[in-house]
Amino acid sequence: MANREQHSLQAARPRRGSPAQTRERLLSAAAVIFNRAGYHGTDSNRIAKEAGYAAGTFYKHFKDKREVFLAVYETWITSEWAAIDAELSAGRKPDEIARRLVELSIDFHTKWRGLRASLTELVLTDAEVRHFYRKQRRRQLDIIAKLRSHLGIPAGRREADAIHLFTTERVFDAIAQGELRALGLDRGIVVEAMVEKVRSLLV
Amino acid sequence: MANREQHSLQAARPRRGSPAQTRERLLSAAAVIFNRAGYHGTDSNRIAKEAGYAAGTFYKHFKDKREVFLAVYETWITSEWAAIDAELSAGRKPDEIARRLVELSIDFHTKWRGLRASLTELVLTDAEVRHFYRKQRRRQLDIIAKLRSHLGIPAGRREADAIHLFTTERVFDAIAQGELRALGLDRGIVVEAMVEKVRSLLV
Amino acid sequence: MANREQHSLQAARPRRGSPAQTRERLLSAAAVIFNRAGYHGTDSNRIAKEAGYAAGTFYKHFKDKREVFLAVYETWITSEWAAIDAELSAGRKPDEIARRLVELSIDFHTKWRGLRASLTELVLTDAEVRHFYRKQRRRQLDIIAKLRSHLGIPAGRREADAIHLFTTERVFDAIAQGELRALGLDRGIVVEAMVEKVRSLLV
Amino acid sequence: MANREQHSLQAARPRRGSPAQTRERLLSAAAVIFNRAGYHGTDSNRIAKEAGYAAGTFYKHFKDKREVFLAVYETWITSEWAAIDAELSAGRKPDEIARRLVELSIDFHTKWRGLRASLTELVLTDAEVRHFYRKQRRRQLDIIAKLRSHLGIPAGRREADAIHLFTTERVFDAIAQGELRALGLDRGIVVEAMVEKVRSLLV
DNA sequence: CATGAATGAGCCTTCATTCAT
DNA sequence: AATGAATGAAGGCTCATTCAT
Repeated sequence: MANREQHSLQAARPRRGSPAQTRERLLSAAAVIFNRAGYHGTDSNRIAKEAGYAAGTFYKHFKDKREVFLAVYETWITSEWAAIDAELSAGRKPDEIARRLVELSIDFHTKWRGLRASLTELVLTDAEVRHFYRKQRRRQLDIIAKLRSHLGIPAGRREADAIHLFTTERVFDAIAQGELRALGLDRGIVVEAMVEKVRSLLV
Repeated sequence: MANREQHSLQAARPRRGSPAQTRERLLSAAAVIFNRAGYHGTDSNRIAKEAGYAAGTFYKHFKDKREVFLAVYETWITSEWAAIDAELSAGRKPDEIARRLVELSIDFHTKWRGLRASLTELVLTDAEVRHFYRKQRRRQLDIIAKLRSHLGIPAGRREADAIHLFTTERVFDAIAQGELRALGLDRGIVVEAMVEKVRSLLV
Repeated sequence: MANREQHSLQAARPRRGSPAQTRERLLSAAAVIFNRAGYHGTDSNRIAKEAGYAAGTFYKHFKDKREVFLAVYETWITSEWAAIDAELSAGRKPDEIARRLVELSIDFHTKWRGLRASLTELVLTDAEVRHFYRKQRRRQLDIIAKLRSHLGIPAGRREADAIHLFTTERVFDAIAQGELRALGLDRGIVVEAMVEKVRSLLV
Repeated sequence: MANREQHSLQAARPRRGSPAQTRERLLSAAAVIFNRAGYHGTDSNRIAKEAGYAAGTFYKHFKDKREVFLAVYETWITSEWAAIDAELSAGRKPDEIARRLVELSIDFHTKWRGLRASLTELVLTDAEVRHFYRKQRRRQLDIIAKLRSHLGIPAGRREADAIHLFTTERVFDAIAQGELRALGLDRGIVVEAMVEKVRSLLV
């Protein structure tokens, strides 16, 4: 209802775009709202409206609310992994890589903090979300293992990797959710500690 | 549904115990349901019913659903801190203390996993829950600092303590939520690592 | 919103009546609307409103729309059987009984024509309705058999009874739905034929 | 979902047959679905899809859902009457004709049971369907009358014919809908009774 | 203090129908 | 003639909360 101007450069303004475009718009709107209001605070009609569509359109592209949630979730994970991968392949030195990975992760955790905040309850509550969540986690561990063997670093225990992931993830969440500031803690110090932690994984 | 006759024999006497007792029962019922179904999966009428009261009674003791949540939350934190305090005062050796603290924490995280799972979303979504949550966190850090000065250990940085808390908390959650098993990880190894982490804080 | 006057004689006008009363009112409203608009043309919110209640009240008394439908259905069948039973016990002569039974049945089929009209589709479509429907039909056949043995009439074949039921039922429906008039047929002649049919069952 | 490539080879040619063919396919698909799921259980988009067309195509050939229903209805009646007519013209003996007519009718009622199941509600609910329905019924009575005069049989009362129709129709429905089996009744006996009924009309 | 019937806003989802291409 | 994305009204149902008794 408010943001129509963006399309003004398009020829004849394709009111009915390609399904992929529509899906994309719905996905973006969903991401924004989920991140603002959490899963339960988000209503499916609102997603559609905010994306510029009628209520029914939503259900032409997603089976139900959970499905968008998972799709948004996947978008986030995919993009984060891609960014990490790009960073790792850029041929920088471990110190530099570690620092950039931490920054990157904090950005992602900040951008997706609302989604992440809803995730835990849904993982407990919803079998399908749980399934999906665990699958991602497994893949994450696999990737770390592969990465390490790729770097020629002796294989650490998968348990240690998991602990590493849990730690950084939780700390990044704390930063993203504003916990650090609320506690009067120095963000720089915490970030530095995380950089060190990540660096230790790379050498 | 079967034992209704007793009422008629008790005529005009307070049907059940004191208001405090009623509140207690509602709180217990709420804890159970929150932990089974999460915040959004919990129906306030059901809390009352499960506690043995009528729907309206619930709202005589709590302003709204959030208020019980916070009350239950407080119950949990209070009991956990009491248990930790008792453990610390029992005069055991650091190694033993660390191990027992970890076991204790895992028990608590397991017992309260539903509540914990909902917490993150509510902290994001609800200003009052956020406020309460942060207050607890601050107190937690204060206690650790005090504990350390009490033990004669040089004051570590508050940032390090926070990271420590985030780490153990997240790992205990993972154990409590069954993530470890789902990932095929060895619980013993993880627990041992946590014991070591806690121990290092005590010496 | 319109019919509040009826309660004016009640002391203090019990706005919240007994559950049985509420259920009764909902049931009555449902019967009226089902009979006017059919099952699919009836909306559950409307039933509540028409009965003088809010939307949610409906669902405190019935699990879902199908459940009211079945409850109304049962009300109808119960009252019809009671009426038939009363007629049979009144000690009249077979000729008189037959005539009165036919009149009675036509009245019922007229009063419940909307419900009956929806029944067939629901029996096809909805397993639970089908189950309920068949149970009633079986009872109906049992009652006829019992009645005959009671009257000392040699047991006819159950198949013949079923055909009898199907026939009269269909003809009464035709009368109730106005088919006879639409076809320009003489209602008296048809009724007479049915009276004869029923009479032949009783002697 | 697999054979998409062929389109590109056919370039600019009418993708599928003539409009009449399209209509025919839509009609067939509609018949199948109506008979499986009843009128209200049938989704107009699904009709199109099942027929191999897009949703919009449906509305190019039918004004609305009711219109297909009526078209399908007409298809059924026309084919049934044609079959009956063929049977009557085959020059068989009355006994044989009666038996074959009954079998034929049972087949039709079985094939069209979903449509028939929805009919009653629609006749009540929808003026246009009601109109169409009554027209068919009138024609049916006319045909019977004509048939009888053709056979040289003295004209029975139109009322008796109607009762005859109602009876057989209802019994055939019961057979088609599986009521007989559900009631544990012997189909053979019932069929025989109907044969006898029909035969009595022919002599 | 407790009851529990009632409320009613609101959410998720469906589906007949339209229309620009 | 066919497409199929989009529409949007509407309907079933839930649940936190109120209030008269």
